[in-house]
Amino acid sequence: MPERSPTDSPRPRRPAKTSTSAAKAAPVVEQVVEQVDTSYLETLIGYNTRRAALAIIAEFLPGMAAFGLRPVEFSVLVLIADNPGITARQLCDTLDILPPNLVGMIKDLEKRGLVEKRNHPNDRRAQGLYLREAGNTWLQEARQTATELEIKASNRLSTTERKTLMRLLQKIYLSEQ
Amino acid sequence: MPERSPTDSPRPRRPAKTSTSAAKAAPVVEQVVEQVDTSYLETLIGYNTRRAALAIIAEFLPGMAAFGLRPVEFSVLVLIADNPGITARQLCDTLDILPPNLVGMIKDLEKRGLVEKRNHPNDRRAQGLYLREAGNTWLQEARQTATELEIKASNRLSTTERKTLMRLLQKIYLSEQ
DNA sequence: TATTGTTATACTCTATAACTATA
DNA sequence: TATAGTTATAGAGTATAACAATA
Repeated sequence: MPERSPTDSPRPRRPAKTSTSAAKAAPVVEQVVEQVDTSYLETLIGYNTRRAALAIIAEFLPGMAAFGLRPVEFSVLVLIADNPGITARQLCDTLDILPPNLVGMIKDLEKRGLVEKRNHPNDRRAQGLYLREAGNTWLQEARQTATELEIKASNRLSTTERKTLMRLLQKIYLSEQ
Repeated sequence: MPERSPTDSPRPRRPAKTSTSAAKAAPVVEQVVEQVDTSYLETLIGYNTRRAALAIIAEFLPGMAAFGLRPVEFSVLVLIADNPGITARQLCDTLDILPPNLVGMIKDLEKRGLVEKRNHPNDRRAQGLYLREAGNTWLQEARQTATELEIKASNRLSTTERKTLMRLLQKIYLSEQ
């Protein structure tokens, strides 16, 4: 992996004249920052998206702790509920998680009596995953709570804005095929 | 294939019996999922935001590897460049990272000749962080590359849509004070 | 030969406790 | 007493390699 550093760059550099503003350009003095300027970062989709994701997760984690579900476990349970017989492989492909990291999660959900494995009709290597009877109404409550937490985390957005936001986000991560 | 609305209750298409006799292999209980239904997850802002963030990072990582910068390091450098004299504490507050996890990063950036510490004018506990002369034009290139990668990662969005997206995301994570 | 699920393991990222020197 | 920066370390999250059973 080639690393570029300003000190070992093979190309000749322009003189390091970057003085756009006198306040920021003087390199020798000791300055105090009163208000942090984040204007550039706020022009980056990646920065904004990551910050928003962290803010929502910060709301999700304590709110869903009553169900003992973290975001990925919740997603896994929902997919199993909405897709009875889904395989581990399908879960991994859908949620972008690696098979070894799913094994422990499924084991835990089984141990909690929420999920069970059954034979796959066509493929004896695979196993179908199913939500157990007890998990159904319970997951329904969890969904309700999750949705409420989402709305709380985005309470400055109107319903229309929420839809717009999700449409635009999907344009990003669904454009990868 | 029947489409399920996210507000509908998730009903597995199986009778409410959990004990399956091996002798009577009912074909209803073992199912095959052809197409994974993610409709409920796609109604969640948290899910969409996290997936989009991962997609952009997946573009960012290899693209910025030439600069030896991962997302957080890039953000730190940008903030130091745009806020000469910023302290570690201010960086942590702004980027939501914990002080112990910043120490190693700053050390590395110093070792690479990109950043230097100077005494804080008012507070002898703190240290001001500054981009070294050589880092300026170099970081300018990095910014240019980062912006190009962003546009590439969101190439299905128009300029207007990008602005809308960022405005909506900021409404989420800036609404936390 | 390729794929599903699994184990073991390594690596990265994030979090906690405790210390020092200053305020 | 509180804060800035640091150290050490623990924990969570993510990654790779290799294997058995099956396709």
